[in-house]
Amino acid sequence: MERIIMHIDVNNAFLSWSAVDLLNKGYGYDIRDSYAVIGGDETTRRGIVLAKSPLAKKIGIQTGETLYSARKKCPALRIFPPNYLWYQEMSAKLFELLSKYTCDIEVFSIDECFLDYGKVKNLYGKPMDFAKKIQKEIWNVLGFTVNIGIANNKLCAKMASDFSKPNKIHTLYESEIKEKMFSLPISDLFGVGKKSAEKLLKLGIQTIGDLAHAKGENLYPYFKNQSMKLIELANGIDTSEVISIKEENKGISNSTTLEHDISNRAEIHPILESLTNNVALELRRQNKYAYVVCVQLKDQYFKSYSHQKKLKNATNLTKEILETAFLLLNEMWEGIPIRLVGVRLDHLTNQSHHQVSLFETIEQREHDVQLEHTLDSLKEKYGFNVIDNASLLSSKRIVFKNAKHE
DNA sequence: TCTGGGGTCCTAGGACCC
DNA sequence: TCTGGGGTCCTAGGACCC
Repeated sequence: MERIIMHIDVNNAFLSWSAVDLLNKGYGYDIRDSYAVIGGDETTRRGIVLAKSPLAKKIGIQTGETLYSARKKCPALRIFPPNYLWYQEMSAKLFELLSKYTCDIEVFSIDECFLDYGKVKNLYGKPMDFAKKIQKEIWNVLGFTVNIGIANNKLCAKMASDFSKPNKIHTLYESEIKEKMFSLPISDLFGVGKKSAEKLLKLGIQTIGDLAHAKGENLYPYFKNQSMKLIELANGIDTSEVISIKEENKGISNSTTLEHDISNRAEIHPILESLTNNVALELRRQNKYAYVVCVQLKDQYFKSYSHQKKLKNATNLTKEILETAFLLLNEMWEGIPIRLVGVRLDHLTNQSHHQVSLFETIEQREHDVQLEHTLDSLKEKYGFNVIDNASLLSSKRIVFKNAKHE
């Protein structure tokens, strides 16, 4: 059976979805037709462009750049705040709509998915006709446009959906790779970021076609074992399957950029505690245990640091995670001003094989487990902020969002 | 009031074992 | 009696993605 994969990608997702939200609420015009962006809060140092309208894109505004810089390019720029809960709703509706046609859907991010069309082709006919149909249906039912890429594998489907926007359908079948992909700049290739693009340019590789024809031995000194993978990507080779069952999370993390740089322990402790509470709670929600605790910092110069520790026994206890987090913070931080703190749990498992150590009794541990269980139930029942450790109550309450972003 | 947050994967070096 | 080499685990950092 011929493989036919579709990649469906919401155009300017956050901006489109906010546009729909605003129109629903009676906002006078469609922000998709104006110079507009979705941007973070500058007063809390989150002032970057999260999504842009086609007009904003046209004058050179890019996702990820500072609002400060975007405003310089367009003084009349309208900036709207993100609404993550709404985005999640719209995202769920999109995937729900697509699920009517097949269950072979791989959710790739909040606004993208792959669909294994080859398996249902007999039911719905020519790929292009089907793509047009769902594109129209998404517009009619949900009110936003999508790009659709059609190809023989996921990589090419993804590349195709990116060709020209918005509201377009492109094919990139095997027979079209040379013609449609080889002339594109190397930075357009999925998997080639800024750093790799720079290295490749220095090697005289400017287009995807250049990379497709490159010799592994010439790349090896610069890309090591990734060399062959890069050449495969450039040739549009990808054998990965559409995986519809959501894979288990490999880790859980929560980080926050501080409103101002912090250089003393008293200020950092409650923040680390709050982040730890969040990740530990999420861990228990997922009925998991973590072996590895990792603390991340970013300093005023944007340099990142991280220290991690593998525990003897996987844990889901806030108390144990917090102790480790403090240990890690102390060993890596000497008080230089930092702008970001994060906690990450890694190497998750479904079981705890806890060995009680010499220094604790079974009773102590069971008491801890029971206590945290009770606290969790109270939080579920009365809301997230009801219970907290005393140290947090004395400091400013920090509320962290757990939303995924575009 | 210039630079988010949540992820995955890879690499390289050191420790340790045989 | 002057230092191999393969394997595995752990850690820190980096690249890339949305």
